[in-house]
Amino acid sequence: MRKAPRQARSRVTVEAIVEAGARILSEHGWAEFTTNKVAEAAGVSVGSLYQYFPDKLSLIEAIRRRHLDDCLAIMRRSGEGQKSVERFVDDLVRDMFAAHSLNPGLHRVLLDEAPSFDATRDPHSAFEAEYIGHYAAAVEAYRASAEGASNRVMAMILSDVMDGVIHNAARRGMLGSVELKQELVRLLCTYLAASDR
Amino acid sequence: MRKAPRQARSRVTVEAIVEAGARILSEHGWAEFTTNKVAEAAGVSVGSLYQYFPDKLSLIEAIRRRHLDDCLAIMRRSGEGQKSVERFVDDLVRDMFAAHSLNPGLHRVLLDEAPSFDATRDPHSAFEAEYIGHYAAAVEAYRASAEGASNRVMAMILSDVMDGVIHNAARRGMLGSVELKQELVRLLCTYLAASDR
Amino acid sequence: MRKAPRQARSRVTVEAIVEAGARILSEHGWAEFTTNKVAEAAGVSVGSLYQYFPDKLSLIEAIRRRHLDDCLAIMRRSGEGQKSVERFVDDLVRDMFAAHSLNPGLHRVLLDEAPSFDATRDPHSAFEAEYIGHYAAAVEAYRASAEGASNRVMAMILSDVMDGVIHNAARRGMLGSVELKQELVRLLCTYLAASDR
Amino acid sequence: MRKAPRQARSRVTVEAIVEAGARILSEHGWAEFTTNKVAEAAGVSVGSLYQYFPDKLSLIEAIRRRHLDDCLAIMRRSGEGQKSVERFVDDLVRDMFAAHSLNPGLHRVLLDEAPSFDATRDPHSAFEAEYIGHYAAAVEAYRASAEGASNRVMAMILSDVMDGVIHNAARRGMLGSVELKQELVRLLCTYLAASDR
DNA sequence: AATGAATGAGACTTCATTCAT
DNA sequence: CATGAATGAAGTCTCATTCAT
Repeated sequence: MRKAPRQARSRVTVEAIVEAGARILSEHGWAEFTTNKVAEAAGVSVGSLYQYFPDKLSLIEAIRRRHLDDCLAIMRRSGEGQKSVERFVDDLVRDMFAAHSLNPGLHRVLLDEAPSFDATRDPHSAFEAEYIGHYAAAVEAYRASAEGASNRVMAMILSDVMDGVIHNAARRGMLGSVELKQELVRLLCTYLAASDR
Repeated sequence: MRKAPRQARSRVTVEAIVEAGARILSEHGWAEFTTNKVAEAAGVSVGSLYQYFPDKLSLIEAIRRRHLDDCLAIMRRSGEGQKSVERFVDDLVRDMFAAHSLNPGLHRVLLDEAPSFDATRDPHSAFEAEYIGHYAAAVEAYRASAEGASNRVMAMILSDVMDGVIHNAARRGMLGSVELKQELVRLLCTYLAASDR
Repeated sequence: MRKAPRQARSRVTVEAIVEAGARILSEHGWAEFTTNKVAEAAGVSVGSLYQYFPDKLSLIEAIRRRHLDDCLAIMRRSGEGQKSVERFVDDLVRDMFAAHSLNPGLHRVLLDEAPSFDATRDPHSAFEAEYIGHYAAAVEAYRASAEGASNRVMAMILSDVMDGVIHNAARRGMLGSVELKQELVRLLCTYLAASDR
Repeated sequence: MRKAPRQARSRVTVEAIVEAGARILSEHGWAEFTTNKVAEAAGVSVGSLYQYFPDKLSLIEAIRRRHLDDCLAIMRRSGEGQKSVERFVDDLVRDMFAAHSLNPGLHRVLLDEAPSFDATRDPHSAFEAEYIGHYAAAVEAYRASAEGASNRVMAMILSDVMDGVIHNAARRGMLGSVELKQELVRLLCTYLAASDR
């Protein structure tokens, strides 16, 4: 961001812009995400938008950061406390599906369509590291067998499975399907708890 | 396509255009996929591109169709013959990783970034139906337990898992990782072969 | 128009664009009427043109509307007051020739060359109706004989005669010819005042 | 034309091209009149079109020349023989309306839309000269009064009146209206026969 | 001669960004 | 600080014309 908002009024403006941007991205996709439209939707002038964001990219980054922070919060919460595998997986799936049900399109657009200068999407970004880290911790805590790959690779697989199922469920309008969620839970539990064969 | 190429020369041109388009899409993403750049990369003029494709969208469709046909061919081949679960899963993972190793970014861009007029991305498209159908046949053949979801939902999950893992492996440059592939194989076998608990 | 100009500055811009468009149309015809050339002639950028006119067609409509409004104003004025036939016809011919002398080619281009979305050129448009209406009122007031066609058909003929003579006079560069104007007056008076034969 | 067609086959080809061009111009207007479409409609390749016409303009000129020759033929015929004013005017109006009823759009497009390098539309062209000449001869033969303008100006007015009424009748779909034709005849007779007042 | 594939200048239009008010 | 008018590079697409086969 070009300028940190000092006054309360500015903070409200910035918030309105980010909010409007997220809504447009979610509802109309990357193609309609133009600085002029975002400004109009936020009820401010383009000039004001450029007061706080030096260019379009920095605005996406702000929106992306906010969204990914929400996702990380879910991950953090899911790892808290002592739970059984079943309980852990069940909570995680429920919360992730819920998080993506709010703005089904946003996640996909942010991760796949929107370009990115900084390395949020970089495999070595802080976000990715923490994200995979949470899964790795769960693997550490719950894996039943020494067989198979390293904790880190298992964590990646888990992350990718979650991502793939949610992503495609959103595409099919199946984010609300109980059967799908239950089956995903079963898959994850089976995988984590698999004893040696 | 606007016009079927009659002479040998034009068939070469069309092929060059589709090929160049796929390469740009894969290496530089949707943002750089401009009709002028594709034409230049193909070594022809924009005019030639528009001789065969009425607009930009129809060019993507052609590229997409070619890629998805390749994927379907793999699926079809993988289901042939009598194999053990392990053999089936192993072949499938190997072929799918191989198919995506040629143009690692193409799949993602085609499925997520590039807009689409026709319904290739529609959950009810013929492509999706056949694709899921192949997985459903495998489930039918190999599932070890009656527990869990319907064949159709299991097929979706399998498809989404494969998609998610490959998609993210491409992003991380890990399409060549043997450990990852082995672990994916283990996950899929475990899932399919899971006996009642 | 896409956007109503709020500030004084923008009203000037819009005016300059319409003015430049009319001049190009009149002097160089439809073929040279490109958005870039109009913008340049108006001393603004293409972007500004598209800020106020959603597309090329809407710009022509604006130019057309302005021109036709001028014509209608002349018709309205000519019908006012109590005059002799001679006086009425004389005034009308003088004013019409004068109106077309500013941009001699404009009328022709607008009516014949330039495409039209809305129905300005529709035989049943409001413009046509009012235009013919004025002539019909004049026929009503001045026709000397019951012989001949209905008032409405006479009005059409009068309108077409005026149109044809001015159109071709513009083409021949004869809009200033006194002899031509006098002769047209004579024709119209003779026609209106013709007693039974 | 680039090349005079020597063989019979060539003459047929040229004729087909001119014919197809006239049809497209009449039915679809100037905007659809592209060399590729004309060639296709004529059943030949673009290359063949350019064999006989060096460029697009020369093709229009050929079409225009053919159409104007038809018009002149009507004028010539109408002036033949000894007739009363009424008979002369009646024949002329009938034939002119008939000539324009075949391809109502062609005349307008050729005279107003289509650009022209050579001076067919030039006020001093041979066509214009002969055209006005025919009217001047009629004025010479039939004018009843010395009052009014020169024969030449009267001829212009007559020509313009005919042009204006037919042009607008075509636009209104009234080329078949008997009332309109009768009224035009009445106007022209009145004008020519007007005795001193 | 004929064919039709290929060319590329140029037209229309969008949108990120700047700057006078 | 805010506004919104203005800018212009860049993208999509068309079509007159050429030329290898």
